[in-house]
Amino acid sequence: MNEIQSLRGTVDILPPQSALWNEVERKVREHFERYGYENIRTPIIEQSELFMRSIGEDTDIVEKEMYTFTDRKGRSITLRPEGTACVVRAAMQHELLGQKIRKFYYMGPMFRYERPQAGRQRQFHQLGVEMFGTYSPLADAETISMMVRLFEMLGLKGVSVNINTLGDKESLEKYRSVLRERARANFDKFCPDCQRRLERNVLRLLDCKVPTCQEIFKNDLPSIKDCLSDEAKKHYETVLRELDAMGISYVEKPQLVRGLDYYTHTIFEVTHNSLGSQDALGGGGRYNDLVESMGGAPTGAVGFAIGEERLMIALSAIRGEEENVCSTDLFMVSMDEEAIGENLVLADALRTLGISVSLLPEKASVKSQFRQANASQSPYVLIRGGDERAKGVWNLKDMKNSTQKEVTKEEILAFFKEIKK
RNA sequence: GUGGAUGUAGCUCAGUUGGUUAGAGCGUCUGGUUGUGGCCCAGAAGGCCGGGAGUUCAAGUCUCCUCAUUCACCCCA
Repeated sequence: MNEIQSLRGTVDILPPQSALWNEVERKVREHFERYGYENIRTPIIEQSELFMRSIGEDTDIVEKEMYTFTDRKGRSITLRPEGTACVVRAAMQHELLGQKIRKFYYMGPMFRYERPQAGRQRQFHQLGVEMFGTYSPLADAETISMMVRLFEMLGLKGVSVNINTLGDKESLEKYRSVLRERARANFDKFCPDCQRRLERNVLRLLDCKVPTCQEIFKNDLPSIKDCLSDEAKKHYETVLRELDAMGISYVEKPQLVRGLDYYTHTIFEVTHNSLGSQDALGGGGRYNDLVESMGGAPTGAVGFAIGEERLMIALSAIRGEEENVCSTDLFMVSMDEEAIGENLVLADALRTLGISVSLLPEKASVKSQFRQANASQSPYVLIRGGDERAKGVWNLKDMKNSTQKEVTKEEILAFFKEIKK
């Protein structure tokens, strides 16, 4: 066993798993770009203050989950725990938010100091999007549909969409105080967690899993809907109507809340049943006040993030592991020392044509070379040795039918050029 | 941060009431007569039994600590 190992809650993504990651990321990029989103890449480290101000000082993320350290000049630096705050910061810094609607997507590692668990790591990866410059409920609907279609495009079945609204800032503040007031009356009946939540983050009462708490919520506590302004109500209804029109099924969850403070109006979450207790594949919503609270002009915005590890778990559950092996087009066998150099020259020419070629740069037995060719799943093998050198040819073996014939260099190049098409 | 389960070969796991030199399957490597893969056969490599302390004549096995993995809570993606 190695003395130095990866840190707790971090993992190495190895072949053949990494091939699945590449494939998913490629498809996701194409998907986002189909909706007019542009890639943005922000630093992994930021000033700590960015997250404290955007995510909220009272959230668990900021309170106890951030990787924060001071650098050599004594500045407080934090490894990003999520992407939205970073994108907002970058967009504001470079004056990208003006009259026009701007849409960005990102993918990369995020960091939160938590106890690892199924679908939860300290370094994890997110695929995220952010749209700035509109308050339209149709943008919410488009964003949700983009997320749902992404899972469909990847062949992932069995996802469910949960949706709720928090209303605008005024609706939400009103709801919070009403909720707190009514909950205090029932204080003794709540579980200890909820008693703590009541003062810290009263919305969290709603999604408590303890049955007795849910009972109280159902019977004695007001719903957010009772506090929505007419405008907020209309916004939400328009989102739902548009989703219906697109044929996207969803479940309204009045008790759905999110752990980041910046959300307003529509919030949503996609879950999958293969994930165990951390069943959220991704989530997001509208955050109309964030840009302004960070010192920018009022800017409507909506976005989501998908947990890449969880996506992989869900995808692996529905497809076989074996599909991920990476194969080469051609394997080259060298019978003697001289042939290695000759093969390398030919391989070089073939690779220029876009053919993937494997060969061993050291002398090895023919048997072991063929064993390796087999393992690499190459459909063809080229053999070079004394016999071939005398005739100025290579032997081309079709591994599937075990047939073999002598071919010249020109024929080889032509043959693989044809295959490439 | 809290609670439960689990740490033996690269992987999946055996290992008796503590008792000689720690095992299997898969994988890897090398062979099975001149230069041909898969299947088959033979052989080899590969282990500080997670780490440390203790009990004992004797610890993979018992006790404690620690680290890690894992599941759940919390929270979130």
